[in-house]
Amino acid sequence: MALTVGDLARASGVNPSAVRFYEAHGLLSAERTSGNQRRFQDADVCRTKVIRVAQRVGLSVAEIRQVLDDLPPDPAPGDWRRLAESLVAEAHRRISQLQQVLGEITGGEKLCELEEPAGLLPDRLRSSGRHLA
Amino acid sequence: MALTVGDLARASGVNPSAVRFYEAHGLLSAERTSGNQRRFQDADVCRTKVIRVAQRVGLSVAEIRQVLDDLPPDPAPGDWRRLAESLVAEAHRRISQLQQVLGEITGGEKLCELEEPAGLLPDRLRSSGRHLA
DNA sequence: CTAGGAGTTCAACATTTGTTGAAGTCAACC
DNA sequence: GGTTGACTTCAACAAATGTTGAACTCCTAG
Repeated sequence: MALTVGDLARASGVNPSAVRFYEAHGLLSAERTSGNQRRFQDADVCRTKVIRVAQRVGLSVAEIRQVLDDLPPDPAPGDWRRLAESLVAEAHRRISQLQQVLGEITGGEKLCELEEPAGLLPDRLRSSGRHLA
Repeated sequence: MALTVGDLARASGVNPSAVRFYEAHGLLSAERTSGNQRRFQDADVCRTKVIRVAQRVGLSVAEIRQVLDDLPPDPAPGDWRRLAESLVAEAHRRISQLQQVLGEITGGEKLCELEEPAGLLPDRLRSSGRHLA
């Protein structure tokens, strides 16, 4: 059963314009009717939901395209599973990065010297003895 | 000791154009010389580093402005500490969100039906019996 | 005092991720 | 076969986050 842009959009919770955008950027692909209208597959509903989840994980459209390019058209359950695992891995990577930032905030280096007596900035980084006039 | 745009940029590891951008958006503020050149304070080096860290946490410039607006000019160590704590809290929030996405990927709902025999899409979501001609 | 590097403003460009509107075409239902 | 809602393309706009360039001015060093 072929889905129109509107069908797919409704079923996956996005705007039709977003569906067209994803197709234009190679995240989705569609057959065309003789009158040039798009017809999607049922599996594209899943594909589209994956796109949205991947975006929430923090992937750009280009990155999502990469991971979806490994997905055969009409994928088997194992294909979806591998895709899910790769998203999980990516999410863990993003969490690690956030935890690293946490470390930088709370950690030893203090992000800044919290005191500011006299020479906060090493003089060699200063272009010269600027004043305010 | 007043810092020029270039001084501040070098000391905090950003581009001078970014410094001007941050000032234009209220994240930084500067005195002006009689010849209209910006002069920043030493504390602005810290401020700018905080901006970059906050961005890595995922805050937008508008959001960073909010948290920086609570910061007095020439802040005391306690002010920096409170700011750091609020960034830490925000980072934890982002981590939680990622973990929630993780739950959605691996969790019960399966994100999609992994089987696709016949009726993946409930018929009432389909606009009608579309074919491909 | 003057030269030259660094500063100024402003507009344009760049990228990402879409949305909106106009003008025109399709296709499902009666 | 008509009507009408949904589709098509294309261009323009939008917001965020800057960068780049032109044209011009400043200020520090010598």
